[in-house]
Amino acid sequence: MWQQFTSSFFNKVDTKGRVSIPALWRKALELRNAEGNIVLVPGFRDKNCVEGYAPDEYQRMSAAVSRMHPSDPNRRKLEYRLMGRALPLQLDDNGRIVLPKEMRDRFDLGGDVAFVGAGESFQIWSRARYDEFIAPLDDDEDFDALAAMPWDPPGAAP
Amino acid sequence: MWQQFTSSFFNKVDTKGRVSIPALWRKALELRNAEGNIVLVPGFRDKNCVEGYAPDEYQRMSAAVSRMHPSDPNRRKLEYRLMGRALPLQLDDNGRIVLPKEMRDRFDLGGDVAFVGAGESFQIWSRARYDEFIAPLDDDEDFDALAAMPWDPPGAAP
DNA sequence: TTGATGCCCACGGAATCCCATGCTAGAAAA
DNA sequence: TTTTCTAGCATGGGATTCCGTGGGCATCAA
Repeated sequence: MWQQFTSSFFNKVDTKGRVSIPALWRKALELRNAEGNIVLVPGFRDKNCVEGYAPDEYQRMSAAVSRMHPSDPNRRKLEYRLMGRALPLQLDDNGRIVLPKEMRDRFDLGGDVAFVGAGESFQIWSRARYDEFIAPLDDDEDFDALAAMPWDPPGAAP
Repeated sequence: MWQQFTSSFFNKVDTKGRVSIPALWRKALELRNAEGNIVLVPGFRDKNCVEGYAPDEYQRMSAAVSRMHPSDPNRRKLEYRLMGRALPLQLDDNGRIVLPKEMRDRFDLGGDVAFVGAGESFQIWSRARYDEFIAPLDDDEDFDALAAMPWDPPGAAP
């Protein structure tokens, strides 16, 4: 559970494109891989933000793609979007990464950015865009997605 | 994972036909084979670009072809396209390779080219052709390929 | 000669490393 | 309770290394 990415953080990107990865998540990353490795994938599942994965989770996904038959046209598409854009990075000894310039431009990641936990992955948003995005979700909506949640009653077998 | 070819890079082919292999991938190649060997196959899976493989991966593929029955007509075709056109190269000590002239002409590989990671392999495109090719994939609204991805829930057996 | 190929060195800009500085929260002391 | 101290964290700046790129020579073939 502490291996998961939870909570939200708002950090700053400096002029060189550096940002601190939230300390809580650095601990999560350490539990998953000793070296401070991390994989960023821009706009994979959500096209308005950059997604971050621990190496093991990224490998799970890319392995799934690699299992598809080479002639499958969907494999090709997934390769371009997942492998073709994935950026393996490692934290410096201050716990920071540098966001490449193209990524900063495309997702408006200068100044304030939001780190949003999503369990097995996390997202990096432009602060402004995130606020805009999250407001309607917070405002009353009769959250019917809850009904779609798979439900194992407490105490059931793992 | 550091053995994989991820991300994209845009380098220049000079007047002699030389290009730098992205430094990140040189490290991946070193992890797979000590000497800086690499195999280029023009238009194998995708006819608009040159594909690059680490020697071990290339051998995996050619071994698969060799296992086909000699009378299988597809075997002959695969032999022509995979073995018959493969070009084993090795990096110079600046990390560059020389693209043969026929390849440059056929795939328009002069000036700006794109190196696109595809996990076990990578592709070399003319920059212009790649931009043209990738745009519609980016604009693809609800990325249906994602639905086609095989999915093992986290925690499932490897 | 002409042109292709391989090898070496040189340069500029960008990425990376290393050290410094506030800030804050929580512990320790009064 | 209030005050002080301290350790961890986010952030900034300077210095250094790395990497992509271009050019110069030799060597060899046509």
